[in-house]
Amino acid sequence: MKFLKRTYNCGQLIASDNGKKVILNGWVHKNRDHGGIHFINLRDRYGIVQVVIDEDASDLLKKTASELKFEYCIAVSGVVRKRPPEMINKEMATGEIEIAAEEVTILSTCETLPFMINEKAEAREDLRLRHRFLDLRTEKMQKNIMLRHEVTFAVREYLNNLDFFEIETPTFIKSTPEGARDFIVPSRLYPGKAFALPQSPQIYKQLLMVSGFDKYFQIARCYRDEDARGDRQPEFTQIDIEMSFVDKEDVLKLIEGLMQHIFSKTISITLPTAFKRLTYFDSMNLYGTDKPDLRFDLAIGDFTDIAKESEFSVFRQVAENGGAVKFINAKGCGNFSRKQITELEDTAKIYKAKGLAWMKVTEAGLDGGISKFFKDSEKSIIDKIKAENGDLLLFVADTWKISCASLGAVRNKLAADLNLVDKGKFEFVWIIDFPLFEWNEDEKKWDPAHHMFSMPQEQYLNTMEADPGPVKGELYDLVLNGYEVASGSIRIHSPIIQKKIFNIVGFSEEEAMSKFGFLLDAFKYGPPPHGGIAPGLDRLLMIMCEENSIREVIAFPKNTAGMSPLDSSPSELSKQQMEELHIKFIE
RNA sequence: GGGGGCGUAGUUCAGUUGGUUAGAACGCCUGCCUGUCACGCAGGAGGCCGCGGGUUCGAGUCCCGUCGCUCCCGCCA
Repeated sequence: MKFLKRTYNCGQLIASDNGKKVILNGWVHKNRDHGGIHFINLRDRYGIVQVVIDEDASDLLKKTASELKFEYCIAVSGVVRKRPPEMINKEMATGEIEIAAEEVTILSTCETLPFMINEKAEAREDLRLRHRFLDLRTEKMQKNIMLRHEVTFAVREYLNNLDFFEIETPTFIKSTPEGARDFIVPSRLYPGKAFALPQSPQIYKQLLMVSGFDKYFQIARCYRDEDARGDRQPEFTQIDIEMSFVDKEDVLKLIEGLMQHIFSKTISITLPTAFKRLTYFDSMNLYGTDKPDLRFDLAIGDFTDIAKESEFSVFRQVAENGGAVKFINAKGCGNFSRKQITELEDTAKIYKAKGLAWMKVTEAGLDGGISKFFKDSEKSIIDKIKAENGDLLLFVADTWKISCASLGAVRNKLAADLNLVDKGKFEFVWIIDFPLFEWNEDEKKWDPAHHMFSMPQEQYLNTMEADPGPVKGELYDLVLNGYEVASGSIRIHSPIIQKKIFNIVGFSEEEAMSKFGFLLDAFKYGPPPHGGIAPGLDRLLMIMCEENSIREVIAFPKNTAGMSPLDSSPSELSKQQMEELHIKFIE
C-alpha cells in the first residue's frame, strides 16, 4: 500500500474544479453500493464530498470499494467531474461535483461503531463521552469546537488591539480560599503537603497590577472541587481580565465591547452598544434570581401591602411579621388544571416555599384557590395588579428571599412549559450593586458575600465602621440569556479599608495574613487601583450554541473525570510513586 | 449530604390489568441491484430485560435491597 497524500480537502472542491486530478484523505461517512455503481460520501473536517466508483472501474478498485465500511479512513485519487444536472444535490456544499475514483486505499479500518456518526448523534451522553474521539467526529461537535476556537481568537484579537498582555499564571498554587473547595495535588518535594489548583487567577492578576502590567488578560482554566450541574462543571474556562487606573464604567464598557466583538466576529450578531443594568435587589425582587432570563417577561409582583389588609391570615401574618407576599401573573393561564398548578407548587417547594397559593381571574372577578378571602376587594385588587380575564395569579408568602426565589423558579418553569423563550434571542443585563456582606443569622455575624477585595461604594465608606449593614460592594455580574457569564470587581487597595472589611467579617490580622498574606504583602508597595472581571467562557459558548449543546461545547462534561478525550481519572499509583508522594493507606 | 427520573439487542426505544416463543427502527452479517445521496430488495445473526433477593401457579412488568446513569436541592459565581 502506498500513501496517497491529499492535495485537496473534502469540503473545498466546487464546479470550477471540474477535470482536476485530486487526492483526498478522509473517513467513509456513507457507503451506497448499487452493485454496478458505488457511491461513497467522504468526510473530513472541511466537509463531505461524493466519490463514485463507476461500472467500468478496475476489478481491484471495485474489490477495495466493496470492503469499505463506516468510518474507514481512506485515500482516494480521482478526477473531479460535474454531476449530471438532474443529479445535483442542493443540500450538499459540494453537491455540484463528485470524484470519479481511480484508486482507493484503506488507511485504517474501523470496528462496528458503538453509535452512529451522523446528524442525529442520538446516543446517550455518557456513551458518547466514553468514545469522545468518535463523538467529536460528528458535525455538531466539530462546529462547537470550531466556535470555541473562533471565540477565543476573537477575545485575543480584541484585547490585543487594546494593549492588553496575555499572561499565564501558575496552576500549582498555595490554597487561597475563593469560596469553593480546592482540588489538591500532593507534593513530592514537600512531604505531606499538597498544592491547590486555582479556582481563578484572582490573586495573581492583582499581583500583575502591582507589578505595573496595567492591562492583563488570560483564557484561564479554573478548578473548583464542587458537585457539577448541567451548566456547571468542576473544570472550566474563563476570560480573566484585570486593569489598573480604571473605574467601574471602564470595566463595564470594556466587556460590552468584548462581547460585541465576539458576537459580531463569530455569529454575525450585532449587540446593543450598552447593556441593560439591574441592581441585585431589583433582580431578586422582579425575577427571584441574580441571573434572570430576560428573553421573557413574567416579572414578580409585590402583594405584601394588600396582604396586610386582607382577612387571609396566612398572608397577613407573613406581611405583618416582616415577610413578603409575592406573586406572578401567569397571563392567560386561567385554564390551568389543578394538576398543572400542583406541578408549579412542587417547583416552588424545592426552593423552600411552604406552598403556592393561586386565584384565577374571570369576568366575574377572582375565582378558585384563595379567592374567597379577597371577595370584598377583588375589583380593586384586579385593578391594582393590572390582571385581566383569563389570568392565573400565583402567590408565595414567606421571607423576602424565599418568596422571590421560589417564584423565580416558578417563572422559569412557566416559561419552559409555555415555550416563552425565543432561543435565537440574546438579552444581556448587568446585575450591579451586589451586597458585599450577608448577615449570618445562625452565627450572628457578617459573612463575605464575595471575595473581600471588592470596593464598597463611596457613600458607604464612612459608615462602614459604625454600621456594616448597608454596605454594598461594587461587584457585578453580567448576565446573558439567563446564564451568568461574568463576575468581577473594582478592587480596594487602601490597607485601612481592607482592614475594616476584615474586621466586619471577624478576621484577625493573623487569619487575614494566612489566607491572603501573599497579596496583602504586595499591597504594601504602591498598588494601583484596579478592577477586573471574569466572563465565563464555557457559559458564553453554551448560550451561543443551541441549548441542547450546553455540555457538548465544554471540554470535560460533569462527572467525567475518568472519560475521554484524555483519561484524567486518578490512576493507581505504583509503590514507588506512593513512597515519593508519602501517601499511606489508613488501615 | 438530600430528593426525583431512568436501566430491555451494538444504538435509540416499545412492551397493555403480571400470562405461552420479549418486539420495532437504525446498525451488523449473507446475497441481489448502473445514478444514489436516510438508496432499494430478499434473507440472517444478535437479549442473564443492570445485579441480588422477595411476592406469585407464573415477574421485563409488583415489592425490598444494591449498582450504574441522569436531573434538581444543598454546595458552587
